[in-house]
Amino acid sequence: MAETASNDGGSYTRGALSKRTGCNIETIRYYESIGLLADPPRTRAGHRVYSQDHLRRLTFVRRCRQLGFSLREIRSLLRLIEGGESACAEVHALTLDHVADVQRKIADLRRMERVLSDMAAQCRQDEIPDCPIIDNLFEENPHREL
Amino acid sequence: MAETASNDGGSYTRGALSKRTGCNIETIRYYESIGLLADPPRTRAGHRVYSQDHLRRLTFVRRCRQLGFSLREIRSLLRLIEGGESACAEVHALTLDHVADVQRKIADLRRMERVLSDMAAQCRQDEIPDCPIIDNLFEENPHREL
DNA sequence: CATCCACCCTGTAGGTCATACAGGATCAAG
DNA sequence: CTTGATCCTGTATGACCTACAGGGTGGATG
Repeated sequence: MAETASNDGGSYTRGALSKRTGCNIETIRYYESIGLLADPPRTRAGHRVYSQDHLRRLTFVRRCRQLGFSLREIRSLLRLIEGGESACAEVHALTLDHVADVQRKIADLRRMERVLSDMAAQCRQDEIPDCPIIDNLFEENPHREL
Repeated sequence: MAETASNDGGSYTRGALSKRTGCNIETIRYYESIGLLADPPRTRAGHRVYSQDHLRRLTFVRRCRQLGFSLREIRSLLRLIEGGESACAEVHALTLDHVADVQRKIADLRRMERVLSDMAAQCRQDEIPDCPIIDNLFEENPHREL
């Protein structure tokens, strides 16, 4: 049976799929349990046998996760892509939405970074009783921008 | 009894504390359950009565969360701060660690943004069967930088 | 004084996104 | 045949909350 070998047109065990995709082996089972990955056929003994299609789909899911798409978003993308008509415009729109999300996150983190760096810079690190970092953290609204 | 009023030296209900700190009312109970916020005394009827100290501490926790510290990190900070000796140097170090984390996250998100934007830019949004976004997402290692 | 509604209480379930482990079966190689 | 890797299932854990059901309480109002 196909194991770790590439075996084109082939079949894979869960472990092989995990290695090929870089997806954690337990996560594959998790994705199956939430219906993100189709239940594969089994051997008589109950072992899962994955096809090239499973590999393709899991690769897609994994790639999307790396790009920060949520599982919910990935579900939408898959629905669009598998809806026969290549729903390119909708995929484009979802991608742009996601870019906007990412940009918002970047902006938030930048603000956080600035505040934290300022705090650290004010600290003289000696054992004076009032540390500016600590004082700042105890203030209710120390920085309007957060 | 003190409710929403400022009542210095005072006591607060859970709702009042929630309003003062901006922390969700259920989250306060959650923080108590995980030992992040001390169990307050109760009225005969079992209602929680928070002191100025609780307010101070929850404000601190909330502020740290806004700055992206994890609950675990907040626990460390509180332990340091309450350890009598103002452990300013340690607090400074934890803050710098955290800044580094934040900077890593920013870098990751920037890469994501770039890849996503590139993908979107290549897409002509017509119904041609092969959409560059979709194709890209199906590739196993389309961008070495991710 | 009765009433009313906002608030409080508890316990528990849900949500996201996995990861880990126990206890056992199977498989392939030596 | 034995051994070690891999597979199976079900369940628990982790971070970090949020929400809801089903009930009790408190204080202002009439």
